[in-house]
Amino acid sequence: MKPKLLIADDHTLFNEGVKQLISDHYNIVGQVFDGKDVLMMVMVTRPDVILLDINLPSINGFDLTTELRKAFETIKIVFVSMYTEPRFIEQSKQLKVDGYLLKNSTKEELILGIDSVLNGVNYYDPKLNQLRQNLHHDDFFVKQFSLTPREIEIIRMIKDGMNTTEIAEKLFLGLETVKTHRKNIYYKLSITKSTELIKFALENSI
Amino acid sequence: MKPKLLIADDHTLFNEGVKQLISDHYNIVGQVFDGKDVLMMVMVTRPDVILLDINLPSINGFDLTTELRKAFETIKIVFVSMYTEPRFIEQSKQLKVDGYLLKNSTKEELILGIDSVLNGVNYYDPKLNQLRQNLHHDDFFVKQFSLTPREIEIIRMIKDGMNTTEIAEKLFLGLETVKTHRKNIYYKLSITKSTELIKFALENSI
DNA sequence: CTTACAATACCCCTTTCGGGGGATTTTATC
DNA sequence: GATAAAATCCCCCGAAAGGGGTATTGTAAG
Repeated sequence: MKPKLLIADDHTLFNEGVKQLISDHYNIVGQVFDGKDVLMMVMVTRPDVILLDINLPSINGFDLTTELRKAFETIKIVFVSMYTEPRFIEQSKQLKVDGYLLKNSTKEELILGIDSVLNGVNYYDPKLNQLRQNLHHDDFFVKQFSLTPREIEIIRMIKDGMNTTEIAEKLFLGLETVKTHRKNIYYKLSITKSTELIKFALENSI
Repeated sequence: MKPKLLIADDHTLFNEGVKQLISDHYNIVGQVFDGKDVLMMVMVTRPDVILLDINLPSINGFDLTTELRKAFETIKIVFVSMYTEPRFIEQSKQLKVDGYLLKNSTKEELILGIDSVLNGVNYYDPKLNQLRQNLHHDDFFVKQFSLTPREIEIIRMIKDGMNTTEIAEKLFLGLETVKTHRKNIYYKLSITKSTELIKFALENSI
């Protein structure tokens, strides 16, 4: 009897593609494309394992994990994400996510990871351990906009809701220094206000 | 004779998945996973159309398009991206990219877009033009947070980068009226600043 | 040893936000 | 026609953001 698997990813092409790739190995009991549909579908189909995208509409993978853990204790949760950010990995481990696979994995790695998790062994993609700060995602935007590491750091803090004063305190910097960084960021991104910065940060997963 | 197609995407699972999905319709002459391999592969396989990811390692889709246009005049270029940023769309149009599809498209939309491009008709995903104003979403948020239609309207305008003054002018309202709406919105959403509002709006697709 | 750039810091100034009070008018509904 | 909700408008205030400069370090590359 093949293990029952649910795919949750809003990228329809990816969702469909993965189904095609692994339907020989698993019993694909469902596909969802929106975070808000996940709990319902899990309840109905009772999968053994769920492939969960982190960046889902309505409810993100982290919040979903919390909910799933409450209601379904035995279900295995495997993140399939393009993000390699350390804070994502960290949060996943804290939430006891069973596996973390990357979207640039091969079919074989995908199956290896799922099988491992089904056997009770956590599987975090080996590539996660051997990368430094910047993968090509950051590089891409660094090249496009010439953002320095400090600037990216400050963008993240602004995105997290901190104001200039708080950022200065957290980084042990003068208020004016952070103001200067903000000005430079705005100039480089051709924007004029914080709201536009938030949009930039969220849309580019910075 | 099926059209010859090349897939360039560093997400192996996506790349493979798409191949599986459309190999009935097209002759998949190659798959590449890194920007630096694209030109060589195009030279060797001479595809009619290339599905190109924007965020590729080594060389991004924009730069690759410039190079491809120089060397291969007749090849059709279709971006397949998760990004809906206006500046990406704009840049794509400037580079005369033949098509722009989203990764959350269905198999049918993908094929429709590719066929359209092969027939000489540009195809930019319709979702790109109507990314806003989803009325069904409205109901949900009205219920969850008791936001009024006017408040949702103003949230959208703030998200679009307008400040209080500009919103007042656009809606023919007094400045104080819009300020009051803002205050009420912040109260209802339990937030304190515009950056948090942007996050709320983007994360909830308002 | 220049050159270039990142990171730090300061000044002055205006505009915008955010929070605290109100109030009045329209509109829908019962 | 009373009631409730929504939409409109006003005052005051301090904090924060934004825009224009300039300047000093440190450091990596050439």
